[in-house]
Amino acid sequence: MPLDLIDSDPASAPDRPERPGRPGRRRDHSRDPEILDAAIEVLAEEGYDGMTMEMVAARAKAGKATLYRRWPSKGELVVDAVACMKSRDLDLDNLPDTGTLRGDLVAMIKPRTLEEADRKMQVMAGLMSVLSRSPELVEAINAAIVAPRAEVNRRLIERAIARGEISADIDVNVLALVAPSMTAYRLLVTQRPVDREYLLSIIDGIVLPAVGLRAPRA
Amino acid sequence: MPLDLIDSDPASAPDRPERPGRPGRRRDHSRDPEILDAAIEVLAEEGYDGMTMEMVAARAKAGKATLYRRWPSKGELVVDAVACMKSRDLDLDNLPDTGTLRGDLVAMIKPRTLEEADRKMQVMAGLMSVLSRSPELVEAINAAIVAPRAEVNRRLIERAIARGEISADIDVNVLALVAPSMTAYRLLVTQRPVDREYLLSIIDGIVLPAVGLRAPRA
DNA sequence: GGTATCCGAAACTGATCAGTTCCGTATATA
DNA sequence: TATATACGGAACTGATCAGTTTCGGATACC
Repeated sequence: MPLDLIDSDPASAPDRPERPGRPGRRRDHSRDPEILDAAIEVLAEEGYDGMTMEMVAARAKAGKATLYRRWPSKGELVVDAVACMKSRDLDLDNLPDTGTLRGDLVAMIKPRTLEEADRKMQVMAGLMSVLSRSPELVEAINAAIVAPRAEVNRRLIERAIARGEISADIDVNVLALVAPSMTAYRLLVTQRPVDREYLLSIIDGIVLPAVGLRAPRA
Repeated sequence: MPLDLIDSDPASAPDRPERPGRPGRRRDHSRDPEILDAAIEVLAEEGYDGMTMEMVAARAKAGKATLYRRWPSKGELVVDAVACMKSRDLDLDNLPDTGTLRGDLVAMIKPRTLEEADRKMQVMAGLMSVLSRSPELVEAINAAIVAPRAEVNRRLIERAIARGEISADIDVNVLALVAPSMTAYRLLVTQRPVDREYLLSIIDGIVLPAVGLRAPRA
């Protein structure tokens, strides 16, 4: 089970420039996105150990040699793929603002978001057994999957505090993790779906009561 | 990545009889516990794919052939090992009874319990990528790891309701999952330790406020 | 058109590992 | 003491897969 994700080059940015011209010139990295997307797909379906470089190449309609021309090993391709999985479903600069904490939290429940969360959790599950051996993977996952979701909740809660809706005497850091933790647990551990109903039961059964608010009468 | 945990025999009980006499007689299964324990250890350290039958055999000071005399495949050995990992740290018939919900919850925080939970989460992480392909593994994990912990919380909460400490108008099923979910998330996803302090912040920051109780002034 | 470059495909190497077979030995019963 | 059984160890097979090499074809530039 070799992993050697040493990746000793701290200057390697996870962000890649968009394709400059249309076709290739010099070092052409224009096909990187397709390959990284393919890697994420295979990762979600098969897990790290089940993923083979041939699967990724086939899915991206590329040759295996092409993968190795860009990434020195399977491990580094995976780290890169995860790092480039940045949230397209969450936009921190464009959060809902309904005037109430419950309204904001409920407004975050969108099919698109649920779907993205599910996909990310699949990827996470596939990488779980490898995490303890790869700090850079932990970091990549944290930045791409974990942190954004907690940050959304933190902002919504802080806004509710700022407008005086809820007490400032609240452990925001822990509270912001309730929903992400419980959805991850449900998806990963108990293998049951996270749907609107489950999220509402977390919001109305835990989060709102914990800050002294009540759900509207049904 | 073959798994074929078909295990089509529904009569195979996960409980094995204790060694009947001291040494072997006829079918001698007296070494099964050592082998299963070894499997759990390797599983926790290496994960399902990283675990080899040779590792398990070596750890149990057994021959690889001996493993295959007892279990038809790696997959079935693992299911059996998980099923036999029954909680020795949690005793549902002997729960703390301090008179308050907070007292009971805090009394559950014991070094022995924390350690066991950590070990079980390591095993869980190692099996995560395989879960989606093995319903019997999901079932075994659920019975051995997931259900007992939620059941403890459920009983403590229901007792608090029965004695009138908290309102009966509470979503017990969801509330009982808060602590297990958040500890699993912290251990598995963010790779940070679950210590007494973190558990107290869950109890005092989420669970108690959610049922309308306050933590004692520090 | 000529040339240089990157591409995908495919064959190849070496290592690892699930599962099998065989063998010499230890032990318990009789 | 003789016999039967299960043991641990070691050698073996077959499949899979990371990573490498080669090659013929496409495309961009001059």
